[in-house]
Amino acid sequence: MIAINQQATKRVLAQAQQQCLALGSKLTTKRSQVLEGLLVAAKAVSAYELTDVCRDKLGYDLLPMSVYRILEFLENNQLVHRLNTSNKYIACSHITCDHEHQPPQFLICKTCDRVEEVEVPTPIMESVAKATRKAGFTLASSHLEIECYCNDCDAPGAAT
Amino acid sequence: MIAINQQATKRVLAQAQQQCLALGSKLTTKRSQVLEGLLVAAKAVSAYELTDVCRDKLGYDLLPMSVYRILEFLENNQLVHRLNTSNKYIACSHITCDHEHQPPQFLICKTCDRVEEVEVPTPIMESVAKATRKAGFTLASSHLEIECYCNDCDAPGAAT
DNA sequence: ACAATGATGTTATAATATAACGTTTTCGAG
DNA sequence: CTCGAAAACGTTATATTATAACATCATTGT
Repeated sequence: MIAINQQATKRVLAQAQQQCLALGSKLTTKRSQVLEGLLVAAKAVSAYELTDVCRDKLGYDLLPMSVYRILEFLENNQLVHRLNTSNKYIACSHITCDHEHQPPQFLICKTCDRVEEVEVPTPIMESVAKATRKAGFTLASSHLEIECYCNDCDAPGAAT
Repeated sequence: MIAINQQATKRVLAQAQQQCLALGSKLTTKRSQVLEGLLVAAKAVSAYELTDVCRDKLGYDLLPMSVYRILEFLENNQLVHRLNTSNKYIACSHITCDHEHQPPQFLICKTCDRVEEVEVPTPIMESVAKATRKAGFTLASSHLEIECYCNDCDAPGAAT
C-alpha cells in the first residue's frame, strides 16, 4: 500500500505530475482521478472495477473507455502496471522514489488481489534470462507475475 | 512442438487416453478432438481459436462452450496448460513422458504465440520462492509465464 | 430395465477490451 | 489575439473471453 491517507495520496499525485512533466506529458484532472482511484483501491482492480471505485468512493464520473485510455497513458508514464495474469491494474509502488528501478516482479494474491512489488535479486533474474536465451528466446521484459496467496488469505488446503 | 505428424499425434492421443484412465476419467471422442486441435495448432490458442482450428483443419464440429469445458477437463488431467498471461491454451509438452515433472515454466512469444515449456533450474525457483516468503506470500504454484520474443520473431527495436 | 452419474448441447449473459469517429481543449506560431 | 494542429476526452458500436443455468443424451452399476 503506497497511500494510506488523503495527505499521502496528495503527495503521490503531485509526484506523479512531476514524473509526467519529465516525460513531456501532463497529468490532467481525469488522469489524476484514475490514479487516485487506484491508490484508494490499494489492490489490483480491473478497468471496470476502477470505474466503480472512482464513482462510489471518490464521486468521479468516468466512463470505462476513458479509464482504459487513461490506464494506458499511466502505464506509458510508469505510474501504473498492468497485470496480464489477472487483467487488472495497480499503481506503481515507486512513484515517490527518485531513483531508477529494476523491472518489477509482482506477488499477486489469487484470493484478495493484494499485490506486492518486489525485486527478485538480479543474479536470479540473470539466471532466468540465461535459461530463456538457451531455449532460443529473448525476454520481452523481466517483469514477472507470480501467483501467490498472501498471509491473510491462507492457501487452500494448507495444513494448520 | 510435440506432434509433427499424424502418426506422432496418434501416439500422443493414445498416451493421453492412458493418462486419463490412470486418473479415473476418460478421454472421450470430443476431448480427444480438442486435444488434437491443440496439437495441430502447435502454439497457444484461445478457446474460440481452437474451435476454428478443429473445424477448419480437422473437420470437427465443436461449440465454444464445449471447448471451454473440455479444456478445463484436460487441464485437470494434466494434458493441457492454461496460460493466464494471454488467455490461451497449449498442449502439455510432456504427455508422452512417464516420469513426474517440475511445475513448468513457459516462454511465450508475444508475437507468434509459440511456447516452449522449460525447466528453470530448481535452485533458481527456490530463490524465487524464498523472496516470496520473505515478502509474506506463499507461491500458489511455481508455474511461471515469461513473456518473450522467439528467435523467429525479432524483438521490436532490437539492434542488428 | 432403470436410476444415477457423467458428458454434451443450448441459450443467455457477464466481463474484458478495442475500434472508429466526433467534440472539446490546449497551446504554440503567426 | 486567433487560428490551426494536436492532444484529450466523449460516445457508440462491437469484438473477445468466459461463465451460468438448464436441457438432453450416454454410460454404467445394480
